[in-house]
Amino acid sequence: MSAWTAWTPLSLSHPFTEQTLAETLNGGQAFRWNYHETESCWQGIWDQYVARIRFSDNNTLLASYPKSSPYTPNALANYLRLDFAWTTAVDSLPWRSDAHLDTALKAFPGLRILKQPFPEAVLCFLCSATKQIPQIKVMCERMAETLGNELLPGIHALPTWDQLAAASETDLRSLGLGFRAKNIKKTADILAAQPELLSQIESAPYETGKTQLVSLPGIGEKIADCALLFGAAKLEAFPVDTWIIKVLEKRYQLTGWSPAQLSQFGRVHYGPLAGFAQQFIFSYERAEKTSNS
DNA sequence: AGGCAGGTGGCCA
DNA sequence: TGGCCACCTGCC
Repeated sequence: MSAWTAWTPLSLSHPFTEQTLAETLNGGQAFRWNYHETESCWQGIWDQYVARIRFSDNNTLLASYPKSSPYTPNALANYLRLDFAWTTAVDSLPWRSDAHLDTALKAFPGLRILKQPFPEAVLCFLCSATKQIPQIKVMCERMAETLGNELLPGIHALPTWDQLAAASETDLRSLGLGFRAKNIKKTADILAAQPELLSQIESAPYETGKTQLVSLPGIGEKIADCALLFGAAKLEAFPVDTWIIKVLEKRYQLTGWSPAQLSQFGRVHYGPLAGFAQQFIFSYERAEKTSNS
């Protein structure tokens, strides 16, 4: 008898394509989804949950859950933000006056921003400094295996910040975190001393939360914006990374602009859902590079 | 073999 | 503010 439930349909008012689902789950927002060739599905881990997702033949999205974890369907619906008005959000972006944005929106129909657990988003993006997605995933996987709770045989949650605080910097370095280990350890110690801090930041307005986040060791503007966008549903957060700098130079002729100026441009040009728009142009550029290499 | 990768913080003009 | 550099590690 299988430990997983039967495949059940997810109610999607704003459908994915197969490529967009892959981009959403494994395109640099989240680092804990893997495609299982044998099961032909995506398997992901967040909080204390595990779920599987795949398309059916008639192009509806199906999910399956461990039978031992009855609340997972609700948690997945929240994680994927099934209730959010994504179609309206896309329409509100300035695609009518921005041909490049229009192209990117059409290239990834259904792309959405996940609502990851905020503490996990902070941790994952602390690992992201000068690393590519596959390597960030390896770091997260090693932290989970070594320090996190085992949810199913061989499947581990990311460590909580308390669990991280209990580890030494040397322990963390041994997981291949490199210079990020020091930042993670120092941040873990601060968060252990202020147990309410992350939930306060998550529920604060964007600007307030960002100011508090960048005061933590190893968290600058970019990582703060990623954590707020992908872990706190602050869709106005506009991460300025090396990719976006290149995109804005190449597609908008903003050569020589500083990151602060580009951040300002993003907020003004794309509007209150600037981070949502950012994800489309980021994905578009990444896909183009992948297809060229 | 050496440079670079979804950055940050420190130091100096 | 703006530029430069060290910082771990692994992959091209």
